[in-house]
Order: sequence, then structure tokens, then C-alpha cells
Amino acid sequence: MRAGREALAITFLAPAVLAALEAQGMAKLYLEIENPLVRVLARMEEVGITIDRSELEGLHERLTTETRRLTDVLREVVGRDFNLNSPIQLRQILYEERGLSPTKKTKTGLSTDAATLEKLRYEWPEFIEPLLQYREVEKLRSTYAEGLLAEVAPDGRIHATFNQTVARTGRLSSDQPNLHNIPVRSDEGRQFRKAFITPPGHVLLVADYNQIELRCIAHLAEDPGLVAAFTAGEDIHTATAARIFSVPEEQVTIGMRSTAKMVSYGLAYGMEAYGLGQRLNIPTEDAAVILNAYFTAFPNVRDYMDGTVKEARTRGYTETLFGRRRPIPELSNANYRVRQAGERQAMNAGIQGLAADIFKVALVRLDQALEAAGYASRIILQVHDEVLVEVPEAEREAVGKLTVDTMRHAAELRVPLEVNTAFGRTWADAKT
DNA sequence: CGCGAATGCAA
DNA sequence: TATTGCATTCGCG
Repeated sequence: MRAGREALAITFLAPAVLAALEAQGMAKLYLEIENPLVRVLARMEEVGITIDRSELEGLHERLTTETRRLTDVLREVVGRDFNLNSPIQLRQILYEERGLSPTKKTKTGLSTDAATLEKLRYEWPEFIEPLLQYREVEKLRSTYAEGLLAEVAPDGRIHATFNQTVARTGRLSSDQPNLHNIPVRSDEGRQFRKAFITPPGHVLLVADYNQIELRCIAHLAEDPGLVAAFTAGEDIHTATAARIFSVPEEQVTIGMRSTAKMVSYGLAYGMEAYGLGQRLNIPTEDAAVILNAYFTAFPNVRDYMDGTVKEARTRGYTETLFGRRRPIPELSNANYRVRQAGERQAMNAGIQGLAADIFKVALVRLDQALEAAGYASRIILQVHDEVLVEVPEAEREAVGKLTVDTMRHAAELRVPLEVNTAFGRTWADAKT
């Protein structure tokens, strides 16, 4: 057991503490979820995950060569030496010397982030395009190639720390290293998942909840349209797009589906028309039309959001279905912006928090079920809605079924919980 | 060396 | 003016 774990542990609560929690209706949360989870996390940390060091070293070498090449290209274009990693120096080159006009500001000046550069791309492509490439490659090189190599223990495995009391919504967090943000979206980044492997005779089981946060919204809002779509097992983004744009599902285009997806996810974060417009790169007015269409199609969702904020304002905190409370003092702050941020936090807490609670129940029960059945399979990682299990070949089929079954029934909502699984020798191979 | 800011990776 | 995290880098004090 890692140092600090026992201090952090909330197991063995003093009777007085338990009585206080009971009075607040929170004893169940601690006794059935948080206390047993302490042991699950300790075991995950102890077991760790096997790393193919040479795979990481190969990536490091390739990325180092590429950053050097791009550095040369960029210095050649500008005609002098400068620090590519300094936003201040980049700002000077792009906006003072070249005279470009960015669409976004930071707290201290003009922004040079990727979204901003993307919009300026064709005004100075010979500089901005290699710069965007440099940013991507340098991120992978420094954070993932160098960062992960530095964390490989003498046993050839990475033993991250999983924090139970950091995220304010009830999620777990991971550090040293953070295994919750290993790249997957870009082809280059995804290569890092090839370095996460299993010992001989074992296979990696990856099981993830399908759309769990949206299912939580459907349940909490009791929205007939959303509940019906999930119950029917439809592709939720296509179904949503059909309702937003008032077309039959067969006529939903890729773009419409993509917009619907953006709206659905933005909802859980309290996004407004301005934010949607920014992300879709369309006028705020057009984004407002889309948002209104969404709330017309799924009216209970808006009611749920409004009700959640109102309740949180009265009580000073939000509470998940399982009794997890999050104080939100920002709701009574004198500053309008701070209050608005508090409202978004209130809207998000019940949704992200419920999903986190369900996942924690699944982790505890899966760990107990594996132990009770005498399996050698071990939970080695969780990533918010996904669990990785290291499975001896002989247990493959049985543990796959047990995992799906446990996750599906961790909670009974108004909509079914669906779980996807995949097996592989590496994390990259186990694509669900 | 510590810290805030900027940036970017994930769910 | 979209939530929750963590790591890296720069640049200041």
C-alpha cells in the first residue's frame, strides 16, 4: 500500500462521524461505495500496468527527430532563433511582427492556442501549419514519451496514484502519472496505447459504458423523448439530430449528427448559445436556434437544469441520486460571472456525479465478484466510464461476461445501461 | 525554487 | 461565455 493511502482512506469512520453522515443521509454512500473502494484503488495501484519500454523509446526517438525538423523549419521561416514553447514570443511574431489579428484573448494578451491558430492558418500557412504540427509533436514527446518513461517502475510497470477525494463531482483522479489522459483521438497520439501491454498468457479486457452521462440526463430529467430513444436502443446522436432538425432519421447527415453530439455534450456542462457558436464556428444567433430546437424536442431537460440550479441556490449545495453532496458557495457570490460559473457547476455536478457514483459501485462490485469467484483477473485501471482488467487467457470468456453483467446492473435507471467490451494484447488493440 | 499563466491531453 | 481533472513549459519574483 502506497504511503498516503491510509491517511487518505475514509474507511473505519468514527461512530460520531458516521452518525453525522447518517443524519445527512450520506452513510450509505460512504459505507457501500467509498469505504470498500479504498481497497480496490489500493490494489489497482499495487498491481499497476505493464509497459513495453522499447515501444515508448521508439516513439520518443521518432518524435524527437520530428520536433528538431519542425524547429528548423520554423526558425528558417522567421529568420531568427526564438523559443517555440513561449506563447509570449509567439505572440510577438504572429501579432506584432506579422500583424495578424486573432479572434481570442487570454487573461494577459492575445491567444496563440490551436483553435485561434486554426482560424489564422491561411493567412500565413508556411509558419502556422508547421507550428501546429510542432505543438502536437512536442506535446506527445514531452508529456507522454518522456513523462511516461520516467514513471516506469523497476518491475516494468506503471503504478499511478488514484485519488478518491480530489474531484469535486465524485470522480476519481489519477496522477504520477495521470493515466486518465493518454492520447486516443489522433493517429500519432494513439500509438502510445501500444505501449500498455499484458504479461504473457494474459489479455487486456476493456469495458466501457455507452453514453453514460446522457443516460444519466435522461433518467434525472425523466425526459420522454430521451428515455424512449435509449430504451429503443437507437443511435442517440442520430435520433437527437432528427428531432433538432425536424427530419426523418434516414435524412440525418454526418454534419447534423455531429452538431447534435456537440449540443448533447455541451448540455451537461451548461453551455449556452455563444459557446456552441464558437465551437461550431457559426453565429451565436444560429446556435441559439439549434439550442431552442433541442429544448423544444426535449423539454424536461431544460426543466431539470433550471430546477437543479434553483435547488442548489436554496440549499447551497447539490446532491447526487446516491447522496453525494457538493457545496457551491459561488451561487451567492456578488460577481455575476462567478454566479454563472456556479450555475454551470450545479448543472454538471448531478450528472457527472451520478455517472461517477454508478461507476464506483461497479468497480467495488466487480472487484468483490472477481475475488469471490477466485479469479486471478485484476482491475488495473479505470478512466471515468471505462475499466481495464488484466485477464489470464483461461478466464477470458467468464470474466468478460462477469464484467459486463456487473457494470450493466450497477444501477437501475429509467434507461438501460449499455456496456461495450473488447480484448487485446495492448490497450491500442482493445478498441470497443 | 515556487508560483501563476498558457496550453493541451482525456472523459 | 462548456464540466472535471493533471503535466509541461515559460517567465517572474
